[in-house]
Amino acid sequence: MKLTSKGRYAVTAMLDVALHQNVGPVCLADISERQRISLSYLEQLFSKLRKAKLVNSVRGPGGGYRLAIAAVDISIGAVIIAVNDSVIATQCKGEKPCTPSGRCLTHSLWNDFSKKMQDFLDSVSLGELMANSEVIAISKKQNMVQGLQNDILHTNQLG
Amino acid sequence: MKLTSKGRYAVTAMLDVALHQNVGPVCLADISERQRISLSYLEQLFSKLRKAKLVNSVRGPGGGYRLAIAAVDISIGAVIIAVNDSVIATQCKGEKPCTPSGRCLTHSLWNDFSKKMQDFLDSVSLGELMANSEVIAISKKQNMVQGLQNDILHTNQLG
DNA sequence: TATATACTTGACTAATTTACTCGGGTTTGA
DNA sequence: TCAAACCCGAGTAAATTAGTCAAGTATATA
Ligand code: FES
Ligand code: FES
Repeated sequence: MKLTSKGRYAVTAMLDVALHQNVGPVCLADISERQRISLSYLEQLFSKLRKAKLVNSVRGPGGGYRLAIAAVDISIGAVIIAVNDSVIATQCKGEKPCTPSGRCLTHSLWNDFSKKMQDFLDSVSLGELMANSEVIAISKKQNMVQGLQNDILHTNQLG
Repeated sequence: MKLTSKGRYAVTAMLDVALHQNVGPVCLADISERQRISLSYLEQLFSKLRKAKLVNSVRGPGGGYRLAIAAVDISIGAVIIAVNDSVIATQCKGEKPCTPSGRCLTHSLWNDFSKKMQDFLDSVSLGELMANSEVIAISKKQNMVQGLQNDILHTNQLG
């Protein structure tokens, strides 16, 4: 299976949208700043998330992204699949068996394993994550940091 | 997490040893032929498996590898960790948090996920795999193919 | 003891995948 | 009209994985 930074970034970014969309569309620049993910990279990820109909975009100034459906209806698994295509751990990936004489010894093992992983990822929703106390605490902290940075920026601009 | 060919090969090879060690040590050349894994690569893998005390080696002609402990006591997880170091899915890998301000929003999610995966992999032993009907069938087939190939080789040598 | 078998080791390279950048768009609110 | 934001695809750099190679050592057996 592949669970890489790409999938992790996507989940983090989606969670950030979920946590901030109550005050309007969330723009990538803000996510980039709060979550320390490159803006260009976010663009790439959200392009896929939008095609997967997990977010809607609002163009123009004041625009950004909103979740396309309720946070409790978006599973982590769906987010990862949107950016990663698949989570299957067999070598043959459901295509032709990986040895000419047929399935390899461990095909069914990896198949079971893939299912378990998928089940877990499908069982956790963005909504649940939002309600997690650690997530709430970290998010608050991030908002404070961002607020401070904006203040400093503002002061500098005035000065 | 990383579940790549390396780990899959290692499990397949260990299973091959488990299935054939009843007639003496299993040499890498045979595993290579049966499982279609490069001999040099197997050497690399078994070097790690030996260091992890999952197999014992017997040098010299007629030598090869044996499981160091009973097949039912060797978990798939142990095999994968032996060749892959870890299966942890967090970005920080238990070291310093991945953002300067502390844990990222999704740290605990990936942590839970890693645990689940590890639990699954630890819950399956080589012994159980050996008893799996599909594995038995595939193994029989592989033995037949190998037998045939050896016959052809032998005939050629005589002729 | 000669020889072939088979493990042992470490360095090296090729291939693949991942992560990320860049340079141009287009849309739209103020 | 301007600037904020999304949109898109090509291209590249970095990292990881997979696999090779060469030069060993140990040992059973003839
Ligand atoms: S993993 Fe499916 S045949 Fe090998
Ligand atoms: S994954 Fe552990 S802090 Fe981000």
